[in-house]
Amino acid sequence: MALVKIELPDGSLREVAAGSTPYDIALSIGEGLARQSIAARFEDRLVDMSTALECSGRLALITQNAPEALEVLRHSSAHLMAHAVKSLYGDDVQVTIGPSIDTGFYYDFFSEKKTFAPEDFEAIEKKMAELAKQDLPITREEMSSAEAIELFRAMGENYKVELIEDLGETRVSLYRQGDFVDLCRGPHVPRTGLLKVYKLISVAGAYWRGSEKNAMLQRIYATAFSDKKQLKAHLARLEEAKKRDHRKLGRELDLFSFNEEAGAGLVIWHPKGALLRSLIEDFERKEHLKRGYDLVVGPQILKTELWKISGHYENYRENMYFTEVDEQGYGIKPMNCLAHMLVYKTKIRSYRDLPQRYFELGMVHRHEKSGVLHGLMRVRGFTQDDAHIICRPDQIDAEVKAVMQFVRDVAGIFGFEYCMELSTRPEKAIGSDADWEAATSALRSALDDSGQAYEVNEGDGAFYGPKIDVKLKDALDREWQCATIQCDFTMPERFDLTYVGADGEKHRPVMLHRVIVGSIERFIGILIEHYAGNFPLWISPVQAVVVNVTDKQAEYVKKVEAQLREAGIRVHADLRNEKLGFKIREAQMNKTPYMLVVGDREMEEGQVAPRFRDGTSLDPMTVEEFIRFAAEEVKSFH
RNA sequence: GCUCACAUAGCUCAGAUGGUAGAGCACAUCCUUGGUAAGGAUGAGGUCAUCGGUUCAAUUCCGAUUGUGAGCUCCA
Repeated sequence: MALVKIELPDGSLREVAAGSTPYDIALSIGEGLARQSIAARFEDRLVDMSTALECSGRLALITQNAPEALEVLRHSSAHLMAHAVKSLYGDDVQVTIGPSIDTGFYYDFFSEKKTFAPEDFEAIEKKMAELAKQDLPITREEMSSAEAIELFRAMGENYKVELIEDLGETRVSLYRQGDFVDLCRGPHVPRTGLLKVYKLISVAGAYWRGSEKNAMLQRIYATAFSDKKQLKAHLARLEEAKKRDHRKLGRELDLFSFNEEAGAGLVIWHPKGALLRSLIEDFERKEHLKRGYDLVVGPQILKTELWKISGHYENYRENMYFTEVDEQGYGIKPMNCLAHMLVYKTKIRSYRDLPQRYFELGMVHRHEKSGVLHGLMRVRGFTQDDAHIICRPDQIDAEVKAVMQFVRDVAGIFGFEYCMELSTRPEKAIGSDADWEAATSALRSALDDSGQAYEVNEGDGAFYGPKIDVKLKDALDREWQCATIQCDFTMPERFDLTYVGADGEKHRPVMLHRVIVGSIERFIGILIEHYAGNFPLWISPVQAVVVNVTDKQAEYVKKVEAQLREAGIRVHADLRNEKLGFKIREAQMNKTPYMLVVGDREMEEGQVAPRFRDGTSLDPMTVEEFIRFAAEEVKSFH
């Protein structure tokens, strides 16, 4: 019998008969290990415990607690769920696919008769537990695609048939547990008994193969872990995320609202929210001026003809709002670039004048599909911190790097981690190869120099140029695009932007579209969740509330309020006829950074007694001392 | 836009097999002047999202619309 050499992670070598399985090897090490291992890694491939090893190689057993175990566990849990659904609803339901995802797994089902609802979860979970308890062996088998197609067709599993047909493989693998069989690459845990900790989360629609042209399937989201504690922690995280939800906090902190009669996706900013945004806008203007940008302002509507020249009418029409007055059509701007180019075109520009950096906090309107609207994160009217840098091709590199540094600075001030993506030339693209090459390498080198990891999305760029996207995460770990840098060769062409070069000839500049926080609305949504509503002092709409202990201090409190306001502190006095504890509680629930308590003692000494929103407090200090103290804190942020 | 679900007081939520509705918080008035997360009493508040249909009768059943949620697709 042929022998193969298996190298284990500790470097030891074992000679075993060819065709031995990871299970055999685990068993030879110890029964406990064999029982606890759910899969194995052979060379760089994940394999089943029952996979026959026919050649020499490195083998690592994956026990329940190994990092890779979770993916296998969840994938197997998806099968278990599909198994349960099939045995409960049988022929009414067809299975499709069910992968593991970051937070658990899902399985997509097709059914014309059965509509899944959360009320079904208990029954499905119960069935899953039953099937797990039977400890069914999960076995892999291979067969020719033709045989597999026949098998699934006989079962009425048309989606599986389609999958196999499209795979185009000669042989496919199937996994079987009891009377359930699924097309699958694997690997899987060896027995259903290993699947113990799972929970169904939600049900939602999803298109077959992700295309809106295809049938709508029913997706059941669920999660699975190797132990109950982790599941509990995961559910607790979801709870915490709910508490941080910017839609909930936005209402509780009285920042903004939406109104059914005003229209979906249109933000109504309340006094505190409007103050918060203007603080961020002030910050933005200051930071842009610091970095050599010029402030410009364009009109809210521009003639339809201009949108035809820009190509928006052709490519972006469905997302735009149009209006007509005096038989003249106008389009409400969905982007700010047009006016910026018109600023550029008012003069003849020399190569010495470049780059021109035009910055605008521009309010744009886009008719987003109704189903995508989501609090402040996805709205129909929003304000971009938008700039267009019109520069010579040889300046792209430096400009892109400066923008990246800008993004880094701002992310640092707010304490964000972020991830970046580079999107390259799509199939349908305009512009010369040399232009694309120059622009893409400029973006790439800026990314490389940033020292931060980034993903490359080949072919995902805009038709007019490549782009860098920066994504921030919300409380539920959903990623939202904020900053983006896009290279554009088209607009300068379409609008015939030129500059006079050193040679006296006209040349075509390049335009960089870029935003730093993206949309002020979205950014505030993310900020609310990031800080859980506890805004740092410098952007807190209300920085301090002065509370009196009894009516006796009312006059003094008003004086203190005036004094603080004079010093630029955003303050209000709470003189209501309520007990101190009541007012403290309310200020704390409003997440006010400082509560300044004033009783007879403070009044006599010309002091206030500061208390933080975390419940700790400082010794009483004079009003002047507090003003200095608060100013120091504000200054420390940026 | 698509699938499913939901819409009751400012907010969070009860409620009936079809006979026009409640709680807590918030709000108002009064009492209370109380030192760091809720003092007490009384009161006001709803065409049960909108429009249509079925019915003797609809907030409840059906349909459409609007809005919201989870997700898909798309995007800042």
